[in-house]
Amino acid sequence: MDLISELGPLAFGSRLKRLSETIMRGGEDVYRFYGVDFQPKWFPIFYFLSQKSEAGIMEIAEGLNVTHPAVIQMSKELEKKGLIVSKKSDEDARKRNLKLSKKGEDLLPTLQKIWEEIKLMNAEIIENQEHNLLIAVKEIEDAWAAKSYLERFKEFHGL
Amino acid sequence: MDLISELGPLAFGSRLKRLSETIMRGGEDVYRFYGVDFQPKWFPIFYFLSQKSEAGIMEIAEGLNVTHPAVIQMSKELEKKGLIVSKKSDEDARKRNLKLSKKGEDLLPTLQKIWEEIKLMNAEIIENQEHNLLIAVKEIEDAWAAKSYLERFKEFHGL
DNA sequence: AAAATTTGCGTAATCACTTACGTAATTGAT
DNA sequence: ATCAATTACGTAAGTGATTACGCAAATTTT
Repeated sequence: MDLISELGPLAFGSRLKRLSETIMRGGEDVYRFYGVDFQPKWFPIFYFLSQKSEAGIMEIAEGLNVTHPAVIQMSKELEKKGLIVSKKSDEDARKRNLKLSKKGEDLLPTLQKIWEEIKLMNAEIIENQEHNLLIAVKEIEDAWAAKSYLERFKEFHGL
Repeated sequence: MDLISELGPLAFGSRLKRLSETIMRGGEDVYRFYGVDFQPKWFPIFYFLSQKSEAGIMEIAEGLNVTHPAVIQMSKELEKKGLIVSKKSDEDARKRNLKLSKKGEDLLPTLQKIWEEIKLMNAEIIENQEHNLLIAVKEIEDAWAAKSYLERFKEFHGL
């Protein structure tokens, strides 16, 4: 009995979460293989800062499409690891800007090499997909944004 | 800058989680619309029990492909709601079997009607997908099961 | 220029899982 | 028949996100 195919994405959450965690763990192995002390979960913020050089919490949150508390939590870890630093903005007293530390900058080239390779691996996996996960998710998101269950229901029943 | 398309599923977790939560909320609306006191997160266990009539914790966990503590936690809620009951197995003193309560059985036909409609809606969404999410996820899972990043790496570098 | 609104950040609590660990019952090996 | 291994379940703590709330600074309205 396959619940998923019977009832679609309703029971889908944990499965997707697990998949992403499996892949994360795979990422860890790669960093370890290269002897680099870096965790996949740090990637989004770290990468964002490597592109932007300096950014406030909200800017990062929006860029990564996560909530700002999520950014604060992750950035705390990165700061503890000494990979990023933060300082109050001069122009806006509400803002706290994050940027890569010296240590972070030094690590960057190595990380970039690794990311490049991971990107290749991803491309290989994705290109071999008959149904592209990225596109599929986007399609579902869009379908949902356009019309919720309830709206579909009401339509269906002429309400 | 799109992190996802650049680096694939590595930064994918929260996006998928959010999608599944959005859909869950959509499910809530439907139950509410029908005036039924039922939550989407209860569905997997409840549905499983409606098919199996009686099952131990581990059996459910394996059937749903989640860990047994997850089953225990969710089933506690269902038990509190009076929708399922549990009792020690006669044959095996370690086992605690779960099954639908009278109240649960009574609710079942109504739920089944709702599920049937949800299934239709899902089918509509999924059939309109160019890239099928379910298949896409399965493909990625399989690709991963077959070969991890690290194995791909080593292969790539002839190690 | 005062008042109202918006923005940026921080903290706390929650969520639905997980891993890690422990215990008791059963099964299997010798 | 005993001892070791496995199985079933339970609890505790951790995870990486979320929502809800609050506050102070900046911006906009009037």
